Amino acid sequence: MSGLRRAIDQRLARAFGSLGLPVDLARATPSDRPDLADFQCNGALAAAKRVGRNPREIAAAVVEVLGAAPEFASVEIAGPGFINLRLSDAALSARADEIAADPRLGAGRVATPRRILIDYGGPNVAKPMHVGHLRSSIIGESLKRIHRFRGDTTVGDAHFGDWGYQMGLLIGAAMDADPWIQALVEDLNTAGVEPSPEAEAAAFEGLSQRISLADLDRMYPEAAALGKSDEAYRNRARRLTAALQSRRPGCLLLWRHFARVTQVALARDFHALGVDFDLWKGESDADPLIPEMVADLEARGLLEDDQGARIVRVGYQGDKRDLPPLLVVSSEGSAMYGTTDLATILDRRRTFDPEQVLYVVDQRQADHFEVVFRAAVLAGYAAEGQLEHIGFGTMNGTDGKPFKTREGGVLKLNDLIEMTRDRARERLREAGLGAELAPEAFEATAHQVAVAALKFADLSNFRGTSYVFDLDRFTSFEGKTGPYLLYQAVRIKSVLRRAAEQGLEAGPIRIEDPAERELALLLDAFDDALAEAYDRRAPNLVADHAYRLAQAFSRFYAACPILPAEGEVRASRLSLAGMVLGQLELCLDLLGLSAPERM
RNA sequence: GCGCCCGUAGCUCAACCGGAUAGAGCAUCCGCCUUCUAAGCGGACGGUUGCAGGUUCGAGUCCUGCCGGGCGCGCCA
Repeated sequence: MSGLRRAIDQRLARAFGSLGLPVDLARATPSDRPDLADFQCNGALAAAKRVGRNPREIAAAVVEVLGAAPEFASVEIAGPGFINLRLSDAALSARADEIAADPRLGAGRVATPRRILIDYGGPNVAKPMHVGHLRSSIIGESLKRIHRFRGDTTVGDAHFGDWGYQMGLLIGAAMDADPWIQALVEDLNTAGVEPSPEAEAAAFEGLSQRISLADLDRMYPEAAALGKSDEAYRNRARRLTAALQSRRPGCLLLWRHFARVTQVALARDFHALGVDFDLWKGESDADPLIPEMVADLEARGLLEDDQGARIVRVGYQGDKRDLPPLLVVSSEGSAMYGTTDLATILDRRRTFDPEQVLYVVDQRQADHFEVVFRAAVLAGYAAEGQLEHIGFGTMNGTDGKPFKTREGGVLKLNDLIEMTRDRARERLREAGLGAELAPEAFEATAHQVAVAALKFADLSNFRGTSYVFDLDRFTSFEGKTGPYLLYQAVRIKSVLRRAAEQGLEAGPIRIEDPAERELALLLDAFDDALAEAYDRRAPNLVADHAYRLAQAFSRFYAACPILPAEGEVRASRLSLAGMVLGQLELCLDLLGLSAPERM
């Protein structure tokens, strides 16, 4: 909780307590009416209901007790019984000085740090990332950073899609494309033993020259289309998938090449977006655990035969709906999506042993995760509430359906980034910034601006709701946008740089202008914003704080000259500017963004 | 059919445990660069929170029904 709120709540609690009122209602919130107050307490209204007394009388009694406290400039009753609290300038500036002296700028930590694993991104081998991957990646990355900053130990896992039917398709397509590959795979499969290290190195060398990521990008859609239309082709892909999963050496080697090539390229693309995973565990890592898991489920009496498949029923008494069972083994004897997810839970327990796992996955999979989580609890693999699905809405087109390009295809993530970067370059040149920057710096800035525009446009929406993707809005740099935040940060850096050149130093805070008051209150609200973002797993609250802070700073900048001021006023304003920059950069970092030095 | 989510300004989105006058951005219009970066600042315009009931001192928020939209419902992942 923010420092000011904690102090106010203590005052309120003492007042409520001394009057025999329920202390849990003694809480202040930022005022809805900044023209009347800084904070308000609605507790008198709630208390009135509970103890059966007139709310205004209660409020009057509280005000009477509170009025003497030195930190308040005024304490008043309004409306049906709101208690309006206005802080003294002295109390505000004292709090601002505390924040200035705090390396974390007022941001607290969780009381009991936990080990959290965050499963997000979900890229697949050989499938280029499209705009649909943007949300999971950047929401997950932001949540990881928020948890880490609040004190948790976090691990971000890409949960690489590397083990399904698409691998059989690709293996077949690669063999068709090149006789050398076909011979390699078939010989190894026939031999039935793993190649020597030397032979393996040679094989990878040959594969590297023959199959690049670009080849995979091209091959996969073709193979997928053939798989749909041609039954024989589909059956071969199924056989190859089964061969891979039974670890035939040829298939395994080719698969490892695919995975390696894809991972390197994906990690680079993710990094360009400010998304970095600690782990690249894949579905393949959970696969070896499946046989013993099935045996264990069997031993626990959870497995049932149903229509030739083996299932776990997860319905509870009193369920409002019929959840489907978890399909563990299909009638063909293969593991399913949910089987892998369940085995992954076991794998994670044996390695990182997380106290909580967050799955940052499309909202549409809510039922699937409900089934998997229930099965995990039934089997004793996880505790109730330990696994949490963080669903997010889809990115829709203007027709209200998941976004497609005009041609009807999916928009590749890299194309979107490139388009945005083009606009950023254009805009930088218009502003006359190309000249003074070296080409690399110019390009780096254009990239930072583009990424800020894209990510902020997404992260400023609450994750749970779907939103309409509008290219113009995503590539816009004015108003409530990422580039606006970068711009404010850069402006502050510029001022602070000049101040340093002139040997000017920051000093104690003096609250004189309304713009300074507004800034001080917002700086104090930082911790509340972070705590709320953490509790609700909602990065948009961090985005919102950053935006409000930037906006308040911009007003302050217009109203209160910093460098042209003198003495203690200038020192105070430099300190305010420094704190704003600090919080702004922390927020940007929590959103996976960064500001350049100049723009 | 069953279930989940959504419906807020012309458009895109916010709104902390139910609180006062529902907020931003974009778009439109009017001002402001002879002080630190105008990607900025100020102002104007814009609302029966889908509809109808209910609970409450108080409802965008909770409950019920209806209308409209999206999504999910065993052998894809």
